[in-house]
Amino acid sequence: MLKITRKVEYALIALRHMQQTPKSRVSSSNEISSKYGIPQHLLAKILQEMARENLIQAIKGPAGGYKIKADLEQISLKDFFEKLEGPLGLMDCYFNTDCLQMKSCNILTPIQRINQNMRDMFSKTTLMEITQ
Amino acid sequence: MLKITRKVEYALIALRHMQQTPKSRVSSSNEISSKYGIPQHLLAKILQEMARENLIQAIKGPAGGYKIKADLEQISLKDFFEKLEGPLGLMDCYFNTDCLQMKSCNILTPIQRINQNMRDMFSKTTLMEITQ
DNA sequence: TTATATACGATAAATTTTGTCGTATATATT
DNA sequence: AATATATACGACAAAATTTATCGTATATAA
Repeated sequence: MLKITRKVEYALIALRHMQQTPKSRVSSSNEISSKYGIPQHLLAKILQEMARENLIQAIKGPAGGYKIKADLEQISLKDFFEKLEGPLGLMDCYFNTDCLQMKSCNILTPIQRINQNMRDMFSKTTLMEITQ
Repeated sequence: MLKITRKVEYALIALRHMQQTPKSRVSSSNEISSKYGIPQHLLAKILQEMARENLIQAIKGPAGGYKIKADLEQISLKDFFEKLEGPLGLMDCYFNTDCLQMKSCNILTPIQRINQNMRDMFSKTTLMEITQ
């Protein structure tokens, strides 16, 4: 409960790795996966997704790889999580209004308050703070 | 990702239900499960666990049920979550030190900072605030 | 032309969550 | 004392989600 996924974990590790390599160099999925013990194909897909989201830039071909593209100071952890995992909420009913128990549910309002607290918390932290 | 479980959700619903019934009355698992559309056996087990944790008191026999036992103002959401789901952390390595990648992991420190923020947040909210 | 790296959909394995079942025990009511 | 109702609890099964693998296509530097 209340765990981040390995997907997000691997994405953060990769991001920090890129952040720590000179701007002139690129990092390949192979380089990162072997250094941190991450399944290569899995990491590759995650990097591709981050590239689609314009967080990183892909360079194809031999000696290719990825480098950071976005300004990590401008992206909150909440935005990052939502780019990779979709809407961020303690319960699905925060976004999805098709819960059959909606009418009888007696904790909807309080939970949404907590939910908002959590979202605020992750909104206040930037990706840069994690990866620098 | 970052969701509470149905187990916790059901526990909160039950707790609020009891909070809203007169102190002289008890609430049976059957009463609560039918009112909110919760699988009865599942709810029963959750109520039993809450009773073991001294959050509620069980009264056996016909016309039995449960009533609130603990002072909900004194119990944080973090404590509540940990009573039902065990240690609260974004990643297992917050508690578990047997991760093989521990040495090479480059996000351990930043994640633990965020982790602490999350725990603080749930420590500041009491069960009463959810159920009242 | 070749070797290396990204792109991406399909599928499988593993794990976690969610729900069910059977049986035992306690107790108020009759 | 018998009965009906409710809690107690372990074992097991189903479902959902997460994690990982595979195959094939495409781009490009050397």
